[in-house]
Amino acid sequence: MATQEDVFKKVTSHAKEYGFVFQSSEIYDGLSAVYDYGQTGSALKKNIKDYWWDAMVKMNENIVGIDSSIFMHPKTWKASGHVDAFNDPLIDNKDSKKRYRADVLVEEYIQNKLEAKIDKEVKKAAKRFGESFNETEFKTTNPRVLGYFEKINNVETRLKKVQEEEDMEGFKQLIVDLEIPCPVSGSKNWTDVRQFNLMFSTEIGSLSDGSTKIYLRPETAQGIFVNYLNVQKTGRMKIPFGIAQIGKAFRNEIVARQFVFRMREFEQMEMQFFVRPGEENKWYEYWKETRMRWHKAIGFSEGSHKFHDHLKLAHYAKAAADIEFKFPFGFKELEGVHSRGNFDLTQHEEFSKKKLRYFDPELNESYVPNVVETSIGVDRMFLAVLSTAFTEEKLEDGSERIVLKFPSFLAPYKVAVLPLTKKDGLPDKARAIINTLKYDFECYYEEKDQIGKRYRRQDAIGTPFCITVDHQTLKDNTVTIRERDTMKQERVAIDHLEKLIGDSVNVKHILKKLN
RNA sequence: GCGAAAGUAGCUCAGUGAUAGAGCGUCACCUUGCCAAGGUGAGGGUCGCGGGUUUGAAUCCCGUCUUUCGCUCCA
Repeated sequence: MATQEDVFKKVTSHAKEYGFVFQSSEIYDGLSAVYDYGQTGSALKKNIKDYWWDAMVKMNENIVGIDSSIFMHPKTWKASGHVDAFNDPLIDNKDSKKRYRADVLVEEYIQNKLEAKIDKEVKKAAKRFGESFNETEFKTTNPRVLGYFEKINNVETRLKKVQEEEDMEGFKQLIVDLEIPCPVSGSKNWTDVRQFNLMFSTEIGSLSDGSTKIYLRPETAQGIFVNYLNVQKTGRMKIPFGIAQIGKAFRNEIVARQFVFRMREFEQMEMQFFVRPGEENKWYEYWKETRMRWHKAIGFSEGSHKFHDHLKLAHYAKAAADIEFKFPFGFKELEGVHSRGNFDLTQHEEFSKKKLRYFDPELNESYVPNVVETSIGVDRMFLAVLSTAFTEEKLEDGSERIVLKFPSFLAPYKVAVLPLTKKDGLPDKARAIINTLKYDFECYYEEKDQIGKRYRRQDAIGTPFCITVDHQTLKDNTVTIRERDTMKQERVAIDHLEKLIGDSVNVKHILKKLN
C-alpha cells in the first residue's frame, strides 16, 4: 500500500511537471480542492468527454444531449431535496474527534434522557398503583412528569428557534446548557456549531417570487429533469429515451482531498434515461452492464473495475450501484448508476404545479416516467486514465523511462514529428508533414536536443507515435515511425502516415466494441 | 472541522542561528546524429505568507494559507 501511495505521489508531480494539472491560483498559495487543467490535461480531458458523448449521443438514436445552465431557480433545489439534505448544523467533540449533527444530539438527548425519565416514573407508578393505574391521568397530573414534559417542551422550542434563525451560537449554548456529553468519549469539550451547506450560494438580481439567493448546482441532473418535457416534445422523443449532459457542478465539501478525485468544482457526465414505470429494473441492469462495457472497452487490465451495490440509499433512489475503479489509493467510486424512480419528476410536478407527464401511445395512458441515471465524474475518469497510464519502465540497457501509456485515442497529442537534425532542410520537411497531418491529428513539433531525449519527452506526455525525418526522407519520402509502448520503429512512406496513425488513434474502433 | 506531519529553484531534495545550495530539468551556443543525463555559458528562489525573539532567522516562537496522512463526511 505504501508503494501504491508513492505511485500516486509520482503521478501528481508528473501531472504538474508535464502540464496536466495545476493547483488553482497557485501564485496566491492555491485554493483548497480546486485545480486547473493545463495544456496536456485539458486535451486529455476533452478526449475523455468526447468518448463519453459519442458513446451516448452519437451511438444511440434515442439519446440526445443538452447543455443546461449552472444557475437554476432556487425552487429546483427545494424540489430535489438538496436544500434540506445538504444543510446540516455540525459539531465536533474535541476529545473523541467525532462529528455529530447538532440537531441529532439534542433530539437524542430528549429521547434518551428526558423521555426515558418519564418512562421510569410511569413504570414506578404503575408498580405502585397496580391495577388501578391510569397512565394518561398520571402523566397529566404527576408534578415530576409534568416538569420533564415542560423541559422537553422548552428544549424543543429552543431547538426550533436556533434552527429557524440559524443561530449557531445559540445552538452551541443549548448543547452546553443541557450538558450533553459525547456518546463516545463522554466529554463535553465541543467545538462551535457550524452550518455546513454543501451547496454554494450567490445572489441574483431578482426572481419572480422576490428571493435573490440562488445556488450553484450541486449536480447536473436537475437541469435535465426540468427540461425533460421540452426535449421530449421538441425532439418528439418516445419512451424509452435518454438525455445526456456534460457540465460543471459544485459542492462545498467539508473535506475535499486526493487531488482531482474530490474537488469543490467538478465536472459530471450524466445521462438520465426515461422509462415506462415497471421497466426500471430492466433498464437499470441494462445501463449497469452498458456502462461497464464502456469502461472496459478502454482497455485497462482485467480487474480494474468492480460493481459496488449500495445498501443505504439516497433520498431519491430505488436502487443504486457504483462502478468502482482501482485507483492508486484503492477501489473508489468512479461512476454511479441509479434507479431514481419517478422521485425527481413528481417532486418537480408538485413544486412547479406543472404536469410532467408522458403520453404513451402504446398503452394509451399518460404517466410520470421512471428514471435510470448514469453519472460519472470527468475528473475521476481523468485520474483513472492518468494513474493507470503512468508507467515506470526499466529498459534493456539499464536506463529508465517514464511513459504514459494512454489508450491512443485519449492521448493529448497523437503524433510528434521530429527532424533528426536541425540542418539540411530536415525541419522544413518535418513541418510540411505536420501540415498534412494536422487536420486529422494533434501534432507536436520539436527539433531541440538529441533524438532519444525527444522520444522520452513524448513518452512522458503519452504521445503514441513519433515520426522522425532523416536524410533518407529527402531522397525517397519515407520516414521512421516509432511506437510509444514497444519503442519499435518502422520505415514507411509519408503518404501512408495518415491511414497508419488514423487506424490506431480513431475512437471509432473503441465505439464499435460497445455494440 | 479535529489531530499529526510537511512547505527552500520547474521537479526531487540538502542546508538546525552568520554570504542561498546540489542533481535533474529549462534557455543559448558548440559537438553528436535513432532511444535521456558530452562541452561552454546563462536564467531561475525576498527559503509559502505575516508577525515576533535576536546584533543577526530558511533555521527558534506565534498566527495564517496550502499540501499529505488519520478521523469525520460523501447523492
